[in-house]
Amino acid sequence: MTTSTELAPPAPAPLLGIGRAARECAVSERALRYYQQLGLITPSGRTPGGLRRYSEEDLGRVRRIRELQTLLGLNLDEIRVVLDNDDRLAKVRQEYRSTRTGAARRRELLEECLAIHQATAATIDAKLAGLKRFRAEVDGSLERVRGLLAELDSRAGLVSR
Amino acid sequence: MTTSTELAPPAPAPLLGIGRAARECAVSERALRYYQQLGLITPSGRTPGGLRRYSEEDLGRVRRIRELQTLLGLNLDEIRVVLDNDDRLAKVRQEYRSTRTGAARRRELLEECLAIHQATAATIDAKLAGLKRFRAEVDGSLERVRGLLAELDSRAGLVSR
DNA sequence: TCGGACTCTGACGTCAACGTCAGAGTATTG
DNA sequence: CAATACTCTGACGTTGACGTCAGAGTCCGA
Repeated sequence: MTTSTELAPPAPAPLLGIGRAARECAVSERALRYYQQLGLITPSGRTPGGLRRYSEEDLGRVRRIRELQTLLGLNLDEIRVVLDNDDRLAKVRQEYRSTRTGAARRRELLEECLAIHQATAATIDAKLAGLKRFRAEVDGSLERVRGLLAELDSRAGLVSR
Repeated sequence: MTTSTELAPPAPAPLLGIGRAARECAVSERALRYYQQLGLITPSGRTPGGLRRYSEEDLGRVRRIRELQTLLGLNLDEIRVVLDNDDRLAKVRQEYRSTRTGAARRRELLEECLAIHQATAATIDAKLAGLKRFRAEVDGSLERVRGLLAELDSRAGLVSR
């Protein structure tokens, strides 16, 4: 007789307890519960006894939250919007893939994706522009200083000759 | 007899009250007092009665604070460090310009500037790298969607023919 | 089946970055 | 020189994003 693992499709998807999950995402257990409280994530399972079990996808979502916090400086309210967009995109993808979705509807769905992604891109570009300006300023200073140093070098060369 | 304004060097530098200053920088009066309390800024003047007077340079400093908050996501403690660097750079520039500063000392000063600017650049580049990665992801999605849309268009063209 | 490790749900605490308000003083304008 | 607008210094309040702790329950390997 074959074992059940031989019959299982690809992998059994090992759900993690909150402790492992937290370490994996470099956040606290409290943070995970807090995010859940705000409706940002929901562990994809619970044990019969009520312990949270996180899937790899859940972890991705958590990592996403942290990125949005640290990179874009969004607060959890704004992040909720982004995650809602993510969910919407997933649903759209699903419907798009369905064989009984006609071309017209598909176009609609694609347009929606386009709009969402463009909005995201705009948000990022705004931050990016500010940062680049910032960086350019520093680079200017850097070049000026380098120029002066080079000048000093050449002058020293002349004098020592 | 000539008026005093005719004798004044270039401009009388119109110091602003805290209300104007706050509006000008798009922050609250409370924030200005708070920043001062933390030692981040000091209004360059006070009226005889004790009212704060802000110079244009002061405003620049405040705007800098806001930029560092919103663009780099620094907290006020970290911002203090940056502002200290700014002050140090100003002092260095001053000494550099002095006629009684020798070439060797000038090189030292320039090296110091270089180090400071490079550190700043590194900080910015870190954030920038993250953001660019982020942006690239979105751009990837965007391209995929555009590709699918184009495909849909061409197919529609064929069918209608 | 039992002991140690892990997790649960409240509930209160904390910290940064201000918001707000009172009561008193200051500047300005007609 | 009075009315009006602004500003001062405390001091307490608020908000977001968790930290921390207690008391109880759950899981798992020996």
